[in-house]
Amino acid sequence: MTTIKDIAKLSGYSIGTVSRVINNHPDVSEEARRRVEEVIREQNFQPNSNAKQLKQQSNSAITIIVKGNENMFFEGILERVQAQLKESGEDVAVTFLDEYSNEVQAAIQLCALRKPKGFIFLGGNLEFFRMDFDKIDVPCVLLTNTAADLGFSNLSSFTTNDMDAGYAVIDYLIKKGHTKIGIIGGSASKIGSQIGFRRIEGCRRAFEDHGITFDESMQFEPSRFSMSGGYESAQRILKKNPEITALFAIGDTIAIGAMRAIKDMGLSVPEDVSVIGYDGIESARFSIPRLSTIHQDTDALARKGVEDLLLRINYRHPLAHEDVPFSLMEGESVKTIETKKKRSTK
Amino acid sequence: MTTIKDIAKLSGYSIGTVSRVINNHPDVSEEARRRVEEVIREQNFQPNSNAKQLKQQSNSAITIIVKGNENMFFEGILERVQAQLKESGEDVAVTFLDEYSNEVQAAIQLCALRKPKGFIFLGGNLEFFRMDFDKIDVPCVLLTNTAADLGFSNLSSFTTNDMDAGYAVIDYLIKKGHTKIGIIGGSASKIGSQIGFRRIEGCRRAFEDHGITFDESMQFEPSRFSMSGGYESAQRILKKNPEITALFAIGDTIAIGAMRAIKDMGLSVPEDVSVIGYDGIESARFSIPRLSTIHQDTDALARKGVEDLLLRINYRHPLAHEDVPFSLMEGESVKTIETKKKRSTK
DNA sequence: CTGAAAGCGCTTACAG
DNA sequence: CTGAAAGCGCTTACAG
Repeated sequence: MTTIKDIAKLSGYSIGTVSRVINNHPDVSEEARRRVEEVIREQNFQPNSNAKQLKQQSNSAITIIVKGNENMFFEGILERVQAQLKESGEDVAVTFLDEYSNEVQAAIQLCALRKPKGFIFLGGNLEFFRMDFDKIDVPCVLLTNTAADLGFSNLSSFTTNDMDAGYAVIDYLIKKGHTKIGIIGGSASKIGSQIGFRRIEGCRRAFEDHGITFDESMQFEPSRFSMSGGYESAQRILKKNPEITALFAIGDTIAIGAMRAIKDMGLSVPEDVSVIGYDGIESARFSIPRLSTIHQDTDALARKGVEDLLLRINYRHPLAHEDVPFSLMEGESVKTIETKKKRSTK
Repeated sequence: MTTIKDIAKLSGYSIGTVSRVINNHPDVSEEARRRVEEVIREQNFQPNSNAKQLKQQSNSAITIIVKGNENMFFEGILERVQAQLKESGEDVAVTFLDEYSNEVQAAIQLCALRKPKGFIFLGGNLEFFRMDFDKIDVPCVLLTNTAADLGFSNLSSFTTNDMDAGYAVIDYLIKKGHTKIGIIGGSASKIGSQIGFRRIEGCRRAFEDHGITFDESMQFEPSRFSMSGGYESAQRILKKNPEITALFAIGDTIAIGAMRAIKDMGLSVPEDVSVIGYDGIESARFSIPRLSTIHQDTDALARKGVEDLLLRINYRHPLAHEDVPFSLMEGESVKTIETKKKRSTK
C-alpha cells in the first residue's frame, strides 16, 4: 500500500504538504503542487478513505433510501441518481425499504452506524419526516414528494406537482367522456403525507370543477405500489362497482397489474375499461396495450436532486423545493366514450 | 459522539477489554462481558467503522456490481442480495454498469479506491475475468454465470445451468410442434463467455438431438438485454425470416420487448408467433399474454451467493461452483402447432 | 483475564 | 509556503 508517507518521501515534501495538495488547499507553492501531483500520478496513489474520514469526523458515502421495493418507477430513478453521483466521484450506498416502513427511522439508524454525508430519499411519508427528521443533521433531498411545508433546514425536495398531475388525469378522462372513474393505489388515509394523497387530492378537485361527485367508498381502492397490488385492487374495485369505465392507477406498476386483472376478468382494455397510469416507466411503453400515463421527468428529478445535495454538502448553499414539469403521454389504454351529454351539447 | 473510551470509563474496564467484548474475543471474563455489554446498550454505542477499518487495514462495504442497467431480472435479484446482506449486518454498495462494460476493470478500480471486503457480480463476461481477475484478491462471487473453469482461488459462482435450460426451451418448443424457431438476445460471438452463449449452446444441442438444422444467420439475432433491444431484434429477425413460428428470447426483458414488436407488426402472440422468455421475472406474470419462461431461482441464487461470500470473508472456507435448479413456467405465449410430421407419426 | 501503549493513514491548527 | 506533531477511534501484540 502506498500511503501519504511514501508520497512525502518520494516528492521531498512533508506529509502535511502532500495532504494540502490532495485537498486542494490554496497555500501550497506551484512547485510543490506540481511535484507532489506528479508523484501521486506515478504511484497511482489513492488516499485511504477510512483514515480521511476518521480524521474529518465525517463520513461515509451518500446514501439513497428507496422506499417501495416493488415500485418499478424507483428503479429507473435510482439508476439515474446513482449515475449522476458517480460522475461526481461520489460513492453511493443504497438501502431498499418496504413501501410501508419508516424511512426516517432507517436514516437515523444509518447515521448512528456510519454517518453518511447525506441522504437522498426516493419516496417518503411526510408524517415520518414531521415526527423524527429533526434527529438528522446531514443534508438530505426528498424526491417525488414535497417537503416545502415542513420547514427543515437540511431538507430540499423535488417532485412532480402531484396535485396538478392528478387533476390533469381526471380532466383528461372526463374530456374523453368518462364519468364513472375509479382510482386505485396509495392509501385512503387523510393524513396528507402519503405519496399518493396529493394525486388523489388533485383528482377530487377535477371532479369538483366538472361538477361530478366522487364517492370515495365506491370509486377508490387502496393498493400497494406493486403489480400484484394493482391486480388485486383492480379486481376489488371493479367487482364492487361494475359501472366503472375508466381506472386511474396512481403508479404505472399498479396500472400494469390492473390491466392484467381486467384481462383475467374477461374484459379488455380499453374497450371495456380504460386504464391510465402515473410515472411513465419504460414498461408502460412496451405493455399491451401501451399505457397512457403521466410522464414524470426522472432525468430532471435525479439531476436536480443530486446537484442540490452536492452543493449543500460541499458549500453553504440554500435549500430548494421545486416542481419539475410533467406531461400526459397518450398510449392505447384509454378510449373515448360518446356520452349522451356530450352529444347533446355538440 | 460516544466512543469506546466513554464505554471504558463508564464500565470501569479498559478500552482494550471493551474492544474485545465488541469483537467477541474469547478471553474476556463473563463479568466483564456482561458489564460492558450493558453499558454499550445503555449508551446505544456504535463503534466507528472508519477507525475500525483503518486499524484492520480492511475494508469498506461489500460491493455488488450489476452488469446490465436495463435488465429487469437483475433488479429482482439485487434486491434479494441486498436484503440478505443487510440481515447479516453487512453494509452494501451498489454499482450499475452498462451491459457491455468491463465489470472486472470496474472492480479493480473500486479496490484501489476503497478496498471492499468482497464483490458480488450480477452477470459477468468470463473473458474479462480471464483477462484481469487475477488483480483482485478479495473474495468474490459471480452470479448467473459459472466460473468453475476459470480456476481462480477467490471466485465462487452460482448459476442456473444455462446449457440445460436452453436445451429445455427448444425441446419444449419442438414438442409443441415448432420447427422454425428464432432466437434473440445476447451476442453471436463464439467466445463462450457472454452470458447468453451457454443458453444458445444448449439450444444448438436440442436442435441437433431433434435432427433439426439451426441456421444461425437466419434464426439468430443479437440483442441487448432491454425491452427496446428485444423490440428491435424481434422486428429484424421476423422480417428476415417470416417463416418463424416461435421466438426464444434469452431474457424476459427482451421477450417483453419482442411481444410488443410482434403486436406492432400486426401479428399476435401466440396465434402468429409464440414467444418464450428466460428469467421468470415478475413482469412476465403480468404481461399480456402471460409469458412462458424459464424460471430462475433468484432466492437460491441470492442466498447461496451471500452465504458463500460471508463465509469466505470471515473464515477459511472453500470455494463453490453450483447450479441451482430451474423450471419451465408455462404462460399463454406459446401455442401448440399440429405438424404434418407429428400427425403421421401418431 | 486485563491494561498500557503503539500504530493504522490521514488532517489541521500551530509555529515559523 | 512548509514542517513537526497531535489526535481521530479503534485493534492487538505484549507483558503481567
